[in-house]
Amino acid sequence: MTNDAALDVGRLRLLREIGVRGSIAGAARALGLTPSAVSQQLAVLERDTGASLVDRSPRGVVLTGTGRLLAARAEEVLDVLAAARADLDRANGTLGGPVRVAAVASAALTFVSVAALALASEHAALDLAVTVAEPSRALELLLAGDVDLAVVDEYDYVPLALPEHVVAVGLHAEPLMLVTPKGWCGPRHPALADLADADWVMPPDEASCGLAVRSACRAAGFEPRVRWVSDDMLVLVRAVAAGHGVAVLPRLSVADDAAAVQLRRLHEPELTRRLTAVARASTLTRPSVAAVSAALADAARAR
Amino acid sequence: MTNDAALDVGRLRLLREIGVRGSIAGAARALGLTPSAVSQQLAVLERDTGASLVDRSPRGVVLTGTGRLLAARAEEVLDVLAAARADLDRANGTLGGPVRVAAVASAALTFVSVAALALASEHAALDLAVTVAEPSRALELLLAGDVDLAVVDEYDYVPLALPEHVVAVGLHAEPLMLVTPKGWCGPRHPALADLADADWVMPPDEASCGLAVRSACRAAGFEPRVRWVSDDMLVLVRAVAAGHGVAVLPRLSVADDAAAVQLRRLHEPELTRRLTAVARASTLTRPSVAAVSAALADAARAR
DNA sequence: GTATGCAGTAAGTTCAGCTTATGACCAACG
DNA sequence: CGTTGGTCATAAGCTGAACTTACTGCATAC
Repeated sequence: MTNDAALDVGRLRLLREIGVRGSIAGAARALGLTPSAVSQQLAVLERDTGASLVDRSPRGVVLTGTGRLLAARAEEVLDVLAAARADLDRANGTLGGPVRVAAVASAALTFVSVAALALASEHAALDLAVTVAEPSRALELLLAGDVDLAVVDEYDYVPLALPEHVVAVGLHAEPLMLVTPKGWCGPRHPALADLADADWVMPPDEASCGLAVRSACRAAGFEPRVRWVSDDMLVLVRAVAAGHGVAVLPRLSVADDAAAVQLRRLHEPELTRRLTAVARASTLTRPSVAAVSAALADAARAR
Repeated sequence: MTNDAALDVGRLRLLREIGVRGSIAGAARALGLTPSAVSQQLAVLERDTGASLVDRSPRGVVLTGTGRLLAARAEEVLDVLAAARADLDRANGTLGGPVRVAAVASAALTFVSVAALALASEHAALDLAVTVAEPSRALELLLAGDVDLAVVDEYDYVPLALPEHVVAVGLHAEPLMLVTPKGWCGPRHPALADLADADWVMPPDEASCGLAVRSACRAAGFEPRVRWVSDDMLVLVRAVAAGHGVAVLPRLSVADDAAAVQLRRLHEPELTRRLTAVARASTLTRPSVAAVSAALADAARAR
């Protein structure tokens, strides 16, 4: 009769996830449970609280006012629990727990990989997972709580829009390189304007890199003749190697295939890509996350 | 291998209780568990956290530094959970959950009783429990979290020392009355000095009331000749009725036995007793506790 | 129409956390 | 000195909460 049953944190976490995902099935996927389990636990929570917490609609569910209220409290509770875990990590000096990183491919394959291997060998309890994702997707994952850190890039001409409540740490600034087939003749210090008549290999406009290079070409007074488009940098480099044209790409993106092509630093203009680690402000207080962030910065600087 | 197991709130509550009680057995009593269960859960928590949280000594246990750290976080978590429960109560307008009150006997038997019956009939989900306790004991219970509200009294000459982090609400101020056997002759408006030669019935000095009356007598220029001592007000009134002497007692303490004795308001000096409800600041945010506090104030005012 | 997404219900299974029982240890006391 | 009463820890068994795998109902999409 009395409702002295304390609110269960597992169920609160579940409610929060339902709120974020907008559906019971989505929450179930995020939590690694079956929708059935989520539905049952939600029913228990509604019985416990004596209020209806979600509005059922044919297309998923939405939190009611009370549901949102409770979900906000859930967020608080989870934050404190995370802070407690952080205290413990600090106290006994061991880093532990899961840290999930989303990174753009070129970063993931270079310094993120290096940092991850170093951290894993140093802290056995640290459990690192890397997801390769484009910046926009990486930020989505960050906000949904699916990852703790996002390594994103930003180009000239294409400002990066950061959401609220996140903290950004600059990792690395690198020049965009002119990538040409081996044996390509041309100035040792090429300018973009020299390439007005070349065939181009380029990322699509949807990718920041593609948009940045295309904008730079226009600013240099020509529209590039694009022969080959792919959002996969590895594919682009091979396309250049095969002679389909030239490309302008961030140095890290070419790192592993540098031998197959010719690289020259582009002058006039000097285009750069900035790599940034982004975390939710609350997450960054976790020592393990902070340590990973620091390790990423170290590894990037060593480049 | 990985310690991704989230900290369990049940275990955190347990740790907090161990910290407050200073022993596993004490925590077990407070939580309604066997010491065995507490010991096991504590072991699990220490395994989860990878740190030793208590120092075992033959005479109970004390929290280590890390233990205190974690216990403080536990307090935070429990506060947020309580706030969430409060939100829910506010949202659906129903008061519920347990509210435990400690009160001095005279208050418990009069307005606390009235308020409790009224509240219970009005809010079925509200689950009220009253413990009769002296002020010092009541405040102990309050700080240990065994009760949510303490109704304590304060006399002239005997200031009440309130601990930190508590909030006091004045409930009632009442005069101390001269209690005499029926048929006792004396001034209609008696002064304390008139009673210098009387036989006295009095609470012990350990009780605030006894100390206050004795101090008042000395201030009036005499040392009372005490014939009968008890810390039980009901006993004192009967002792007066039986003719063992006169007494000066708070009006509420005599309420139920007024017919057996003669009551006159004491003038010169006018001694008063102040009744106060005390709650921990964090607890008072619970709507059910606030409602009980308000109901106590109402019932006291109706006196 | 069939197919595919959703949420909810029923029944079976597993495992965390409880109890009881027991042992080891220490302090106070006759 | 043993006894008694307190502490905490460990072992073994039991119960129930919370999961899974079904399967149903119901919308929308093709």
